[in-house]
Parts: sequence; structure tokens; C-alpha cells
Amino acid sequence: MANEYSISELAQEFDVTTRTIRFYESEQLLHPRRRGQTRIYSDQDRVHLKLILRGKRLGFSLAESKELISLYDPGSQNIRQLNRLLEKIAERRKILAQQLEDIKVMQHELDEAEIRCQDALKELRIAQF
Amino acid sequence: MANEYSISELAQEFDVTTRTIRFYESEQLLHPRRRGQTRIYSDQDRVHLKLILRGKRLGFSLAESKELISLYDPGSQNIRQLNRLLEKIAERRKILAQQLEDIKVMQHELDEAEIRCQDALKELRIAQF
DNA sequence: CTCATTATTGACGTTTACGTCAACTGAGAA
DNA sequence: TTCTCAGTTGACGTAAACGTCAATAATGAG
Repeated sequence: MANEYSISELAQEFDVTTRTIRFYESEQLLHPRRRGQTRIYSDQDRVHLKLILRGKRLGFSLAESKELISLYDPGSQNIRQLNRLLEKIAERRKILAQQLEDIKVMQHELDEAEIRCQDALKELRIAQF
Repeated sequence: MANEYSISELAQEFDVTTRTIRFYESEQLLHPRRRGQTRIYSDQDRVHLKLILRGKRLGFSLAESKELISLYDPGSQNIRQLNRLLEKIAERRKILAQQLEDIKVMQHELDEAEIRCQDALKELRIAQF
């Protein structure tokens, strides 16, 4: 453990540009330490980047992914903040549940779309004679 | 069946602005007919809007939702186009599968985040004495 | 007829999430 | 030392997805 990564290593691994990674830092989603002025990324930074990108795949904004990261690191918070975190977790769950539902519906629709497509193809083949 | 809707009716029902609906039309995602210059939406238009918004909740771009609509209406296509549709359907399935996976992982992470949060709260309560 | 309501078409503004230079700075190879 | 490379900081550009007027038209109520 306790690995270190350069910005381009992370960029390669997750298939994003270094510009993107620096942008996330400017937006306070990442906080790499520095060696001189060069950024050094830890395993935790790497996990955070993973969270951001998973969020992206689900259509979350960077602001939302930032929240997700804060959920991930409760750290030393006060009671008020911890209760706020619990609320946010509940909100996230709702959104995920809706997305899950949306995905299922869409999968069904794809099934039907495929059938209609196959049927249309059959029709065309028959009409050929 | 064969219902008609005004732009504001749809806007209300789906909680979007009329501007948004007109924008979708300008982007060729909706094709309402006109009575004079006023837009009249059919049940099919309504379904298309539903598809767009479901796509949005899953982070799809409007261009992607436009594809989704074309999947929905195979219409009178030629064999080449139908096969292209089948490819698109397969691509969509892959993306949905990835999203499903992402959601599951995230749900797990939320479970753990909640536990950490509860634990931190317990600590604080104990420390009060 | 007049007014309020709902609609329309531009046109420009805005936010998000980066892309794309440009100019500069070490660090190591030849 | 010179060159190359990866990295850095601005600064400006851009595409997507609308928001926000402004000016105008049609339509039903009183």
C-alpha cells in the first residue's frame, strides 16, 4: 500500500486527460500533495477519482460527485454535519433507486425494440420473393 | 386514445419548461403537428418526451436519447438500417449493464458510508460524558 | 371591444465540463 | 551544455442544454 501516482499515470489508467484531472482539483474534488510543484497522487486520491468517474457514468454533476466523496470520508465532523451526511445518503439512495427503475424499464424497451426490429427484418426477407 | 396535449400541459406533467420542450423540437427529438402555428402533441409525442427524460435521468445526452427514440420506432427501414438499429440496441445494453453495476457498487458504498456515519455519531455521544 | 392568457419566434446569456494553446520550469539523457 | 520530456499555470475557446428576455399573434372571458 501507500502507492504514489503521477498525473499521467492516473490519466492513462482511467482514460481521461491530465487537463481533466487538474480541473477536478481546481474544483476541489481532488487534493494531491506536491513534491515541488509536481502533483503526487495517493491511493486515496485514486479512489476519489474512481468515485468521480463512476458518478459521471451515472450522469452526476461534479458537484454531486463532490458530495459523494464527502460521504465517503466522514472524517472528524460534528453531530450536525454527520446528520446532514445521513440525509444526503438517503437522498442518493432515492436517486439510485429511480435510476435502477429507469434502467429496468429501458432494458424491457430494448427487448421489445429488438423484437420489432427482427420482425421487420423477417417481413423484408419474405417480401423479397 | 388519440389524446392531444398543449405544450404547457406536457410541461406541467413532466415538470419541465415549455422552452425545454421547444428546444427538443429544434433538436429534432420531437415533431408535434401544428394547428395554425400552435403546437399540438399526440400520445406518441408524449411517449417520446418520456423517453428523453428517462434518458436524462440516466445521464444520456440528447443525441443519445434521439437514438433511443429511433430504436423505439423502427418504422419502414431497409435491411441495412435495421441491422444498424440492432447494433445500437446491443451498445445500449452494454451501457445499461455498466450503469447497473455502477449503481450496485454505489449502493454498497452508501451502506458502508452510513455505517461509518452512525459509528462516528456513537463516538461523539460517548465522548460527551 | 378590451383585457388577460397562452402561444409563437428570435436573440442573446449562462452554466458545466472540459479542450486547446502558450509560455515557463525542473530533471535526466546524450 | 543542449535537448527532450513531463509537468505547471494562466487564459481563452467551445459544445450542450437550456434560461431569459422581447416582440408579436391568436383566443376566450367579460
